Amino acid sequence: MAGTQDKKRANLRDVAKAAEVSVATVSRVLNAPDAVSPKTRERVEAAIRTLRFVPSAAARAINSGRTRFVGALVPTLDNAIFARFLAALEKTLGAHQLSLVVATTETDPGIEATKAKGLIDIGAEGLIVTGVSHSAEFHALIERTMLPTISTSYYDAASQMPTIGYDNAAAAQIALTHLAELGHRRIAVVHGPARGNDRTQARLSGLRALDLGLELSRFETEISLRGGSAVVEDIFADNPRPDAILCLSDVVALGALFGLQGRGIAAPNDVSLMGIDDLPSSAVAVPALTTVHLPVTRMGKRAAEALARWVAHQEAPGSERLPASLVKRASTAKRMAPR
Amino acid sequence: MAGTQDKKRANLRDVAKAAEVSVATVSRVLNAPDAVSPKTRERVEAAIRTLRFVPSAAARAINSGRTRFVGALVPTLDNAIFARFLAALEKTLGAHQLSLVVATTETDPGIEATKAKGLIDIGAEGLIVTGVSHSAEFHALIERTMLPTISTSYYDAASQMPTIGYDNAAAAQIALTHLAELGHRRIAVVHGPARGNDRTQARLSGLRALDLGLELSRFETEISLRGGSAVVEDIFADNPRPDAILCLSDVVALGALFGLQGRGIAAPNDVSLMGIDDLPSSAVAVPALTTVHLPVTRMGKRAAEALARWVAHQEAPGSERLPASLVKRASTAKRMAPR
DNA sequence: CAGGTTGATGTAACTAGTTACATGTGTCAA
DNA sequence: TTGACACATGTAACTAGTTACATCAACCTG
Repeated sequence: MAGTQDKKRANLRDVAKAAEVSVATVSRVLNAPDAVSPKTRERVEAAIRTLRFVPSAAARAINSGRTRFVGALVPTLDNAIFARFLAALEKTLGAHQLSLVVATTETDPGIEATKAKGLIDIGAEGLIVTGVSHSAEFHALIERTMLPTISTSYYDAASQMPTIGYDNAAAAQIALTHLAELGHRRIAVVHGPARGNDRTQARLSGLRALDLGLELSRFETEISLRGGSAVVEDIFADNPRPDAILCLSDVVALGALFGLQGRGIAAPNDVSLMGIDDLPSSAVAVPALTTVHLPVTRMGKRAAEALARWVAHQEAPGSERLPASLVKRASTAKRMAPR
Repeated sequence: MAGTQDKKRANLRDVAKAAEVSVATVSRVLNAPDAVSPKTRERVEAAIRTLRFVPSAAARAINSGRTRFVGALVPTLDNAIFARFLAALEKTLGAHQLSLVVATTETDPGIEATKAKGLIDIGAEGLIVTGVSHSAEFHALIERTMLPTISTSYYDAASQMPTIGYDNAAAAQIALTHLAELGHRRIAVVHGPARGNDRTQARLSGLRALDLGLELSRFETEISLRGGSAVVEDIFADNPRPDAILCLSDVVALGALFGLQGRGIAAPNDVSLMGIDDLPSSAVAVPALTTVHLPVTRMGKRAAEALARWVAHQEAPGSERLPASLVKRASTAKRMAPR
């Protein structure tokens, strides 16, 4: 009933008409206000306001060839390690005027490929993925579209895609070596599902490759506090009691700590316990958790910088290995009890 | 040196030329393959492959008027409550063919407004924000662009924006009532920075509004495990020892649990401890944490559905209040020690 | 006062798709 | 045999911006 206006979104031409100028002038008011005389500028700005004109991002993107966002594919948001990684990504990308679209894969290569397709369909300028092994469709997709894509959490100089991550095998070895040096011989290794997870696989094969004369037993569980807590029961079921528990991720180690507390088993007096990741919670837990620090925040920063440079200047980055280091805290100690 | 091709990305016209068909036919192969004869279709598909043609998302968006992504503004990714919320959002939006762009605000209204602007600039079809109070610029931006925007984590039927969340005051009252019923009188209330955080403010005023004849003392700390752990020292510094500690978020409560453990104070025997949120970790902790369940996953789902409907069919949703409920676990108990 | 420069603005051709409408061919029934 | 219709395809006009180039007036310099 308002008589005039409404209908739908105003465009540049509508504004130009209302302000009695050309479309070029309106565009200038938006992108180079100094090139327009104050009088005209004001008239155009008034028209913009009254028409509630909002420039179309798509129309801009079509001209610039840039959508100003990239996608990240991570297994889950429920593990703090990925949440922290995304936080770092988002922060650094923001400094390069890039936004971050988040997609979770649930560690399913099929879902990963589907979501990657979706990200490309909406115009992602680049992708950040977790790990180096993916489905054939995924690899074909990246190859076909030549989309800038960086693998993370896994360093592999031989990969076609640039990788920015750590040496997972070495990280696991650091942990195991620490336990061995403390005199532990019988060690329970707790890990998440290895299938489809190259990081876990690399950590496990790192352990296998290290011959320290230890007696390792493996326990697979869900990567969550609950999974870590529940696995304690299995570990202490019938098997000979281990000297130490090595969890291949900190969430699981934290869960295991709770599991031990629930059964009245004390770390490190009864068993040493350690993880890999170094989450903030690990430092706060009681006892504070010995772990291997993986620089996720740094990784997010480096990956974001590399991708930003890649999409802006077509400079494909090289792979980068980030250091993993032992963080000794209170949950591990020298073996005291006699065998 | 390859002689032909290269230079830059192929477009529809290039493909049409190569396949010796019109642009319309190429477009049909992409969007309605059945409308094209198999022979022609194959020819076009071959051209698409050899030219590595990838349709421009921007050009599509300009025609459809849809970019197929929305933005979410959350304070941080470091608190599991928001990570879980985003996970639910992403999942449900995905079912509606919408992607999720994540932006963190660090609880700073200025950053929030800037990032909201950024999301609009790249073409977000809608926004999901945390809380109802925002900067003037933010409100002006939403008003001006008329962008579908939903507030979450805070139910307020009177808000201009639709809100999908819980009654924060009531949630805090549920917690306090529980502690009162257990016979606790002296209660330490631990909360994050209230400034700029309407959820915290609402919870605090909920507590103030409830007159149960209790003796409340307030402690402000950082919303993190570290913050929760550190605040324990303040609580037990000079003040009379409290009967119970009520943390207005579970991360802080978890941190406080560690803080207590570190000082050899047992929950619930020495003090009852409870939180609000109901994170997965709260159920696994030892003792398991009594808390008030806030349905974040449900909230994410409902917000995503409402926004998806809004952007697709211009149906603005109404506000929705989600129930908060007490979850009694092991960290709270009847006051035993005589006063 | 002619000629050059600067500044402000407009025209129209781009960017890369979609799609309404027109056209042409082939099949089938009357 | 011819009209009716389906099917396949093409033409050109859309979508909403940016921008190279042209134009014109005003100002300054020689």
